[in-house]
Amino acid sequence: MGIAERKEREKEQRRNEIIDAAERVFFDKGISHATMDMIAEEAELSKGTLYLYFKSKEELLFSVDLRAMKILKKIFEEVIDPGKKTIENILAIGRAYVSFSRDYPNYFKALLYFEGNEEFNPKHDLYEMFCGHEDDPMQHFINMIENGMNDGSIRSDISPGLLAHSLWSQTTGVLKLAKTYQFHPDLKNVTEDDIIDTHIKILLNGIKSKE
Amino acid sequence: MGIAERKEREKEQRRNEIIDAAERVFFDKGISHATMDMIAEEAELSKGTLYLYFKSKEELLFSVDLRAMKILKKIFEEVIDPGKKTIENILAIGRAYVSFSRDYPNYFKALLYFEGNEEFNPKHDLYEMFCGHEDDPMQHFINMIENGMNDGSIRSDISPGLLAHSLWSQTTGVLKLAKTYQFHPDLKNVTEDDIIDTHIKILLNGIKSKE
DNA sequence: TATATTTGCTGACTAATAGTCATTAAATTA
DNA sequence: TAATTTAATGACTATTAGTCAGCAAATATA
Repeated sequence: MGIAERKEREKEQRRNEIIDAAERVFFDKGISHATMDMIAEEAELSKGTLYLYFKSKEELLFSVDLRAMKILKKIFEEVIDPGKKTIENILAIGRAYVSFSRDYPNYFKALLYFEGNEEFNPKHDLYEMFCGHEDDPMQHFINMIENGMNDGSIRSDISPGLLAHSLWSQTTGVLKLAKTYQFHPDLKNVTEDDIIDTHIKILLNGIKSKE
Repeated sequence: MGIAERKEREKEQRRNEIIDAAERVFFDKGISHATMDMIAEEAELSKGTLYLYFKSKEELLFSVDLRAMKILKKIFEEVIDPGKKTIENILAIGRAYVSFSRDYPNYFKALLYFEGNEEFNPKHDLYEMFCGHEDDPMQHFINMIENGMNDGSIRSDISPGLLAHSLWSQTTGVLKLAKTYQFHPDLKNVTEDDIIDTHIKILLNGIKSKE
């Protein structure tokens, strides 16, 4: 039965076309200003059709976020070098996250927007899909922290998952700062780079083990 | 002319009654689910009247945020003890921020919600009002960091404003983590306290000067 | 006191937009 | 060729932020 498979393929393709269109509209107009009508027009489909493929605008954004996670995960894989010292790999992952937020500002914003949703909590429909996802880049980071604990370069009085998530959240917080508060009166003459360098300086001393 | 003053007073009072009502509805129903009609009903006024006192729903939320900032600022003032070592005062401020997020979870959420807005950037109407506000609790924190640099207990290779904002953003990021991801699969058996203790452990080593 | 003016408030209205569903058209199967 | 299944449509509903012409009470003026 080749027809069933072809239809399956076409369905998948249409789905992706819709995500493509949604992405363009989200990125162009801003997520909150993007409307389902705009996305429908961009996809050259009627609005009703969008709802045959996605339950809601939020689920469409979620699909864009999955792409963002996939990209970030791939970047981590490229940057990790088993030949190097663990602490350097951890730094490399941190820097890669920073670069991601610059090279793909729209994807980064999409991630922030989704996680920032007031309703995003364990009861949320998409919470598990989001957290336990196979494309969650976090796993690489946790693994690397574990390595560092094993070879003694990272303090081991904190569980790897917890340490990884703490560092991640701290960094996300700072990247958000760098984006929104660059022009804060307290931060005259401070660049995005300064903010990030400071952040890394602080953390580096915080995670090394005392020898 | 006592009438003008009485009217002024009554206007201010009405304004506050509206903020009271908005707060109750925001906190009860969640900010995104709160509607202007609900707030009007709660305030026993018509919707049109709300718009005589506030330009938009967002400005109403902003007024709630100003209350949050005022509370937080006051807490900082209570907790700072000039008799103690600077580093202890800084820790005290950090802990006070954590306590605030627990004791006033709704005010904390309101702050996050407002800052998390996709449109919150230097071009935003309320940006300056928010950042440079006299009730911004940040100033106390910056002052304390400056003290620490002067007495040598805090590293002085980073400008006080930048260091303060970095620590603040990191902490906000972690508090958000603690609220949303307590049930993340990577964080089994990890409590909110664990997350926060970890955070403080990391930062403390990061900000001390090396002697 | 009677009239004019100003102030505060109202709620029906508009506009925008997420999401639905009865209907139609095309592809597939019998 | 007819019947059935699948894909897509777009007019419709419901919700909600924000507006505005008009009313009523308080205040000022004569």
